[in-house]
Amino acid sequence: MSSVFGLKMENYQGDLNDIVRASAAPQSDMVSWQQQFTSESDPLSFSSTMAAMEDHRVNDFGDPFSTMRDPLLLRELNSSSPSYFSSPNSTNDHRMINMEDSSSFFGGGLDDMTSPCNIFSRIQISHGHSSSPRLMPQPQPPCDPPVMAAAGVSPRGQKAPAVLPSDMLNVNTSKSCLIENTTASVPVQISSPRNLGIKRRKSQAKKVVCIPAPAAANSRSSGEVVPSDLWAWRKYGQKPIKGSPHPRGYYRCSSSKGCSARKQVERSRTDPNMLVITYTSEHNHPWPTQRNALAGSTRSQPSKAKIGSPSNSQPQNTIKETNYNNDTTGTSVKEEVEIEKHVDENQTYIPALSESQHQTEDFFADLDELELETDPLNLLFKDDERQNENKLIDPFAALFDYSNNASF
DNA sequence: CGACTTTGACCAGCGC
DNA sequence: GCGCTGGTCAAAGTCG
Repeated sequence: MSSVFGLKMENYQGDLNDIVRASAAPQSDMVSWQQQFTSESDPLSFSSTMAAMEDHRVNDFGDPFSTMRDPLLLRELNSSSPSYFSSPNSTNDHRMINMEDSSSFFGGGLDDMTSPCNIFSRIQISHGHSSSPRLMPQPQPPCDPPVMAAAGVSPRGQKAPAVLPSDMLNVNTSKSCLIENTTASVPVQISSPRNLGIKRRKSQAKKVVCIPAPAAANSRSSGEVVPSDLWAWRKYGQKPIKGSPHPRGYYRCSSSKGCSARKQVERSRTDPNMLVITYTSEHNHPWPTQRNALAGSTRSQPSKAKIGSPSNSQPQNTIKETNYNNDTTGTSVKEEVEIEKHVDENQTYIPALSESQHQTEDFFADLDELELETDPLNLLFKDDERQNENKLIDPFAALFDYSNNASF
């Protein structure tokens, strides 16, 4: 058994759409979100995260990210504060994951950098400018329709393939929290004519993260606030996307004026329970302090009944997203983060949610106590003085690097 | 008052 | 060239 947690930062010039289109062919493998954040050796608790997500689910299309924690960040946070999100015995006791396909999924490209117990060992990062970019997974066989069906993924979406980028994390979070491996993936070497489009933000890094749509955790009714990361995001637009019943929300970083960091949040066309987050551009400022990050992001739930609004973004609980890239040099490299996981269908069981959201708040309190001066990641990885500059700046990179140097 | 969301309008790229 | 589409802008309204 080998967990597959793939994060790919691929040098490409496409956008999310391109990614999706590129993946139109084969359905990507459905992977376990849970597993993404829980490795066998990682007791970390995915549970609390899932709890938040579950809560979110109350709001069908509410902006999950305004209240949910960034999975990647979570991972990081967990790394630094293993106990925070974790509930003792949490995942390990409940998880049932079969990762048989991992090898094929990555075409062996990751094996050399992995360790059995380290989910990060499966993380794959490819920088176009990297001297030794990791190879993408080789083309995978088409998904198995039956499996797909079993996974609750509609076969539709041919025109607008609801398929997530093959190398993106595909998670099917059914009510029962069963996650299935639905297909093989095709290496997504995003390449689209649109890449050249000016408005397509070429030359901007892009990172795509697919995660299970959080339940309306912080459902307005609950008014709960679940910080997701230290970044503050402000919604500046929403558009219905052709071929998708779900609108796409546009967010920009509000942690710092002038920050060009943006992200798009939309639900997977194939699986409404899946959320696709596309990060574009980069933060041009240091990781905000806890309080700064929370500033303007802790609005209590609006009294106005936006509940149920398809696009109701969740202003309050502003998203705290992962600082995925702090490169301010304007890299011309587009990146996409892909999280991949393979699990055997019906083999993954998401543990009962155990942690309350207040825990999250505690978490930030903890962070504060930790006196994170700027970038928590620096703290997380401060031990590794050898990290290259980029990694220090880029949580993902740092994270990955860290993963390779630590066992969970 | 500041920060936020909402939402229609505008603009630019792309395909036909 | 036109229409479609996606990304962004900005006014209006909400909230603390």
